[in-house]
Amino acid sequence: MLSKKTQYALRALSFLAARFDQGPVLIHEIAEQKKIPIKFLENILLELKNADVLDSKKGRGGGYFLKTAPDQTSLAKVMRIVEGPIALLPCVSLYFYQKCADCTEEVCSINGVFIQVRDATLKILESKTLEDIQELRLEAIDFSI
Amino acid sequence: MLSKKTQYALRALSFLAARFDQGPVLIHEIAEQKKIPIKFLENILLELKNADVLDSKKGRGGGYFLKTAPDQTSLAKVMRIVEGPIALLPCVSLYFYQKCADCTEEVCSINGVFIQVRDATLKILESKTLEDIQELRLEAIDFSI
DNA sequence: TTATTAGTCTACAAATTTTGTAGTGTTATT
DNA sequence: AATAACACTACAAAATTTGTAGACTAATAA
Repeated sequence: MLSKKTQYALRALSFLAARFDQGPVLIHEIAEQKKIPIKFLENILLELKNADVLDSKKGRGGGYFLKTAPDQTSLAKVMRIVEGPIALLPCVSLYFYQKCADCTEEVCSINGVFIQVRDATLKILESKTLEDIQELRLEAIDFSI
Repeated sequence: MLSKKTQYALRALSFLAARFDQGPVLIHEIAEQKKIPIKFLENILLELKNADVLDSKKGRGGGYFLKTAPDQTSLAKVMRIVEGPIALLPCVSLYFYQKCADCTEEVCSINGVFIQVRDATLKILESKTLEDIQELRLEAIDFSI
């Protein structure tokens, strides 16, 4: 399961994606709208900024905003930043590889399946972007058509 | 990432699968061969027994063994027993469903992707069984052919 | 240039989960 | 009976996650 931190990050990004190109959004506003503890959210947004997903502006009129268009950031990238590895086993991770502690088998009989799971998962998460999880804003839809 | 507990469970089952139909195996032997803390392993095996994956025999000549043939137990089943949910979000889990805490969206824009990830993962884990992760025993292969 | 606004950064604390241990009980075999 | 081996409960240590505090820096506007 994804940690709360990652869930918070996805919600915040979903919100910011819907406001792309509309100027900076206050941390305060995101926290309130998405019911995320504000100080926790501060840390998360900062981490995403340091990883080049977000950008920010200080002072009056400041806030956070997507650094690039929503379709330019994959969900895989976001998850690696806030959650860490996507693979289910360390010995099968592409970005966070670690030799299995105490692996006693000469040829691992377990990792094959988890390579398949990893690839199936990545196929989706690498192709889906913030655009795909963008908050739907009903007030932005013209029902008069 | 899978917890150590789940990794231990998979290793133990991989070992027991290779010994299916050869009588009970001592906890002690599994622990030693697979380098798993024995008391921790006891708890794991017991849990798998209570979930009908394993069976056991007490007293001299006793031990643990698979309750059914290796190809009868899917990895999804094992993971649900020892790890819990396979889905990445509670609101998308089939067996451990929970309403997302503080979900503020009328229509969730996030869960769609994670339903796809869940289905792709399950397609693999439901079809793969203990037979597929069975330990390869080199000494059991006849190289003279 | 000073007051105010809003993000930055470090450190810590509380809560929860994971990992591992101890010890006693129960059942089967010899 | 004695012994072997799993069963079960409870607890403890360690690690991780979640959340908070507070001082600092940069940008804006009066």
